[in-house]
Formats: sequence, structure tokens, C-alpha cells
Amino acid sequence: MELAEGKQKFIEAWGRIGSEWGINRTMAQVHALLLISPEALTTEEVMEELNISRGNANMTLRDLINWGLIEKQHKPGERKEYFAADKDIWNVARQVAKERKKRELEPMLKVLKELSTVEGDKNDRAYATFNKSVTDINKLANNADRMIDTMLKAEESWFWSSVLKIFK
Amino acid sequence: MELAEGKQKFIEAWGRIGSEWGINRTMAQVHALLLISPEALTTEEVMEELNISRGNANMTLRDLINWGLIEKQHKPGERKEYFAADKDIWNVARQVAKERKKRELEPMLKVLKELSTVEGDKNDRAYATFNKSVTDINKLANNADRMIDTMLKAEESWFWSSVLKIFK
DNA sequence: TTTTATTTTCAATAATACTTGAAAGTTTAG
DNA sequence: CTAAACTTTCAAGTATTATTGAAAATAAAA
Repeated sequence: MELAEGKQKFIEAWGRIGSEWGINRTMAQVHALLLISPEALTTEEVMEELNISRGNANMTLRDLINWGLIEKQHKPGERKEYFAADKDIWNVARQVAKERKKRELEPMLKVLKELSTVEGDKNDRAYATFNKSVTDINKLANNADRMIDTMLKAEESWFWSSVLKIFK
Repeated sequence: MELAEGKQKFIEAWGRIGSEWGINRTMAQVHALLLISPEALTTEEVMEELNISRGNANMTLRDLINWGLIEKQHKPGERKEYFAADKDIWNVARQVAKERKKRELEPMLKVLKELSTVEGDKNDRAYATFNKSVTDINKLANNADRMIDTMLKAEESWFWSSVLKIFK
């Protein structure tokens, strides 16, 4: 396969995966484009490569910055802004985990905590079932939360760093 | 908080979380409803509880069956079909992991394998960067794939079952 | 200060994804 | 076989989300 074709396929695939995981397709494609670009690109270049509008490119690049996946760069003597992706895939995975934890897991934990205060009669099957599910999910979510923290800190504990090595 | 209010909040929260993860909101809500129902429910009951149409209820219940999250039941002497969720949250997590692996991770691995056959000159920075990203993602994805397999099998190895216990 | 290059915003539009409901299909009972 | 109970399908409609593009804002240069 030719490089040009490979690039197209990579951008397309990354976009598809992103949208399957609730991430805007264009955002994933811009990220893909920057991941395979040896040089930082301008908004203009991103617009051209992916055939998207200026507004879309601008917003998408900002979102990627907020996700901590790319950064703005300035070239001396130039006025334009350049954008470059963090090429370390492990950092990308960590960053995504961190953000989703913050944006989704943590709000969910808050709701679950609230829901576990619902009182009721243990002999009421409706209450018992509700309570069991909420409690179990709460437990699992808390463990997931702690586990993500541990893996984000990583290298500290011998045990977890050995797990990480296998994964990474 | 009253049980009735708790139920509403739980269904709403589960729906929101689902949609953040690329799962249809209604599907997540039906799942939530069945998770907290002590008895199996009919299509009719699901329609009423969530104010959704017959067509929607039917399709959503089928999807949940395909995800392996709920099952059809029949009561003796009755013609209607009843639906009940697997209440073991750990099973739910496993099932979701298994399905997403099959639906998303595996197709991605196929594309990455193809993309790693792209040939080029190592001195060409465009090629080198493309190749590094693809190779790194490929490696990470393969490890994730293997790790999921291991965790799904679980109990077999002493090491992993100890990891699971912490998580579970 | 004025001009020019560049970035940002956001109302309007387009694309996508979800839902409805009625008709067609199936299955069981009489 | 026929009717009744129930399930499935899918074209049309609705809601949600993403994208455009031109105008406004900002910032550097003249």
C-alpha cells in the first residue's frame, strides 16, 4: 500500500473508532492527521487536508487542546499558530483515561452516592432489587476509579508497574 | 430520597452514561429499568414505564439481547414474552467488554495490520512518522486485546485473578 | 492610528441518528 | 381454517448533533 492511501485509511479508521466511543468524528480525524504529521500544521493546512471549514477546524483544534492531546506552537517570526500532537501513544491513552474519568466517571459516582441514600423496606422486592443494583454498580465504579488512579500514577508500586509493563 | 424518584434518576443517569459511550440512550434506559425490576417485564410494560413506542421497545429489547445483557423468558400458560436483565454487574461489565472487543477492537486490529504493510523510505519523515504511530498503536491495541482476553478468562491465573479481585 | 493577518464566534444549514405508528408477519387457540 | 394475541418491520417524521461561512474580534505590522 502507498503512503498516501495508508494516511487516508488511518484517518478514516481513527475517525470511525472515535465516533464509536462518543468522540466527534472530525476531532478524531484531526487528531489522526496530526499524529502522522512530522511537522506541526496550521489551521489552514488542517482545513485543506480534511476538507473542513475554518470554523470547524478552529473549534476542533481547541477541543483537542482541552483534551490535552495536542498543543499550540509558534514559529519565530511567524504570526500563524501551529498545532502538533503528542506522539507518545501511551500518553494519549493516559490522557483519554484521565479526561473520561473526570468528565464521566466522577459525575456518575456522585449520582450513585446519592442513589445509595434511598431508604426502603428490605422486604420490598422492588426496593431490594434497586438497592442491590445501585450498590453493586457503586462498588464497581469506585474500584474502577481507584484502579484508574493507580494506573495513572503507575510506576510507584512494584505490583502495578509490572501490570503496566504487560499492557504497555 | 423516595424509591420512585431514585428509579427515575437511575434510569436517567444510566441513559446519559450510555450515550457518552456511544450506546443508544434508550437502550441504556431499558437496561436500567430491567436492572432494577425484580420481575421480568413485557414489551408493553417497558413501553409504559419509559413512554416509548412499540417499535422502539421491540428493537431496543432485541439489541439488548444481542449484547447479551438481557434474556427472553416465557411464563407457562402465557403467550407474551418477558424480559429480564442479568443482575450480576460483573457479568454486565464482562459482556460489554466482550462485545466492544468483538465489534470495535478486532476490526481496528485488522486495519492496523494492513496499515503496517505500508512501505517507504526510512529517511522520509512523513513515512517515518506515519509508521511510528501505526506501529505504536498496533502494539498498544494488541496488548489491550490480549489483556481483555486474559481478564475475561480470569480466574485461571493466580496473578490475574488477584488483579481482578481488587477491581471487582 | 490604520491596515492587514489571523483567530473566534454563532446563527443558519446540513447531516446523522433516533423514534414513531401503522401495516404486515407470526403464532397459538378455538 | 379463522380470529385473536402478540411481535416485527420499516418508511416517514422528529430530534439531536455537527458543520458551514461570513461577520466580529483580536493582535501584530506599517
